[in-house]
Amino acid sequence: MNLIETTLKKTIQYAIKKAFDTDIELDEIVVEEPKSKEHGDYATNVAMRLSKVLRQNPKAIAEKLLHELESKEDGIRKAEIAGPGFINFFMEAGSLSEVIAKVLSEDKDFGKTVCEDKRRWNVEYVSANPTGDLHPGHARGASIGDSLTRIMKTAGYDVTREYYINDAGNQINNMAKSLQARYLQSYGIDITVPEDGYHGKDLIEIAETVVSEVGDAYKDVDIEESLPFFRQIGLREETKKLRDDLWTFNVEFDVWTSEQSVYDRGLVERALKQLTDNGNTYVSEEATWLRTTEFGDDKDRVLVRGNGLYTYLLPDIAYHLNKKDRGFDVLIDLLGADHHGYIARLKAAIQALGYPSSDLEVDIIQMARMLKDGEEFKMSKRTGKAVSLKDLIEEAGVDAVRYYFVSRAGDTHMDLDLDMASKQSNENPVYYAQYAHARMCSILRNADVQPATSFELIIHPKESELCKIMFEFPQMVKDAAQTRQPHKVCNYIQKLASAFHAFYNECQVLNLEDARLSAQRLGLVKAVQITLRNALTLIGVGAPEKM
RNA sequence: GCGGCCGUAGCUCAGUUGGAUAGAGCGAGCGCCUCCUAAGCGCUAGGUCACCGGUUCAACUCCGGUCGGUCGCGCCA
Repeated sequence: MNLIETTLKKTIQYAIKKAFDTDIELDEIVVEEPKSKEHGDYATNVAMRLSKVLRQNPKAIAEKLLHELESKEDGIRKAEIAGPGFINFFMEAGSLSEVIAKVLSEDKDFGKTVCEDKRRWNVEYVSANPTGDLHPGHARGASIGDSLTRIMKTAGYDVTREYYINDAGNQINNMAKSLQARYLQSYGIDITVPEDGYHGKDLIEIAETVVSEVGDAYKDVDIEESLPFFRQIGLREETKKLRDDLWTFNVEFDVWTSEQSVYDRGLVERALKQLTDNGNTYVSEEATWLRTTEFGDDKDRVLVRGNGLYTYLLPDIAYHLNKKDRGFDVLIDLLGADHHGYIARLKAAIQALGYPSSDLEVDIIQMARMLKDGEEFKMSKRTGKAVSLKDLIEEAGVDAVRYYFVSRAGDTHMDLDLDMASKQSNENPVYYAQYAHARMCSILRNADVQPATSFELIIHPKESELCKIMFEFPQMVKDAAQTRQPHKVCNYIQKLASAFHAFYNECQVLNLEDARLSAQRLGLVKAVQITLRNALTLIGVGAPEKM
């Protein structure tokens, strides 16, 4: 809630008290910005909402409130009743321009708020297996996860960003065998990559790295004997590539946790014991089961197979327990849509461990469907016929790709036309925002005076619009954090950039006859530039000074 | 068959605890640079918000059903 809206709400609350002797919570009063300018700067529907309680018709209620509202000041220039009972407020222009000084003084900190939620949050995202390149689905998860954590931090949350490296399962053995085959192939040995192995070109490149490091040292070694070597070096290289690609994509993590280390530290046994101690496991047909049905899953799940090996689920539970043990109150997992069947058992598991269901929040990131020549382009990491994150970045650039993925809600399906991606340079919305920023910087560069420190001349409609939008920024960030919807930041960016372009077209800033107005507008431009830059930073997109 | 997600303009998508005439970008048409970046601005065209019913003063929004798309439903990971 921004300053102006809060003030308005209090004014309304006071008016209701005075007119009807009725108390109403501040939270119950809705003040919003009408879609149409004719309906004023802000509007409230309290009269309609009170209609039922007070047993009076909305318009009559509004009339009485209006009488009280007009006797107050609080920057309200005019209030009027419209439609079925809305009260519209027209603000004194000067009250809006207050935000400029606030933005200028807070600068990089504008948008930050204090959070009443003091819990420790852990957000896990991407967590792609170290068996090949990141694909567009991972890119979407990375964009959203990284942006979400930036937004949550700005909204005052205590957040740790985490990546879980699945370096212990079957898929790693397959990767090792595939790498081994590529290595041997490079010495002309007739051996094929296993059917269920990984056929991507990344392993051919890693095989070349192996050759350059150890030469033919493993050429004649027994296949079984050399496998651990390829496993180890394959993991090292694949993990390094993941980190590098994510770094290039401007995506960072605070903690990288290895699945192998979960085993090595005995956490799996600890988790199994805790589940059993809580009475939530049983043995049937030689396997150990978790009673997930007790916690809402549709069937119980196997933890330890009949052959004594663990299923994927158990170490994963151990990993989540470990996160709790490390002191995190709430765990957020951003999972790909192909794992949504996994949510129920994970939520069940956290309860079986003895924690409330709300300690784990799983958000699904829907797949991005790739289109090429108007047809779906199926991807598979295993066969190597995949578009990688690196390919995407080369085609469209980091900023465009990130913006594209973050601009859509994570739970909706989306299409990405690969042909469009290459020619997206002029069509992508990210350039619209970046161009606005570059324009502002250009004005600031060309200015030969200092920005003003008071802004009473900022009363033009286009200027007031910019002020209103800036006022919204901190609340918008908070809202995006709470609802875990980074795309709201993109919507905001579009709105701010659009308002600026409109202002730019109508209002000259530099070299005006009225030097005071020029300096005040310069301050406005500086404030908008700060706000836009801060917003772009929230989603990891650059704010160029020139284009 | 069961379950998750989705269905809004030609395309890709927004739509703030249910509110006034449902929006943006791209694409289409028409205008705007003697002036701070025209990667921009203004205007126009384009909609039975998949369909049916219910709740409400008020439904794109909430509930039920139907149709369509998509993903998942292993002692795989």
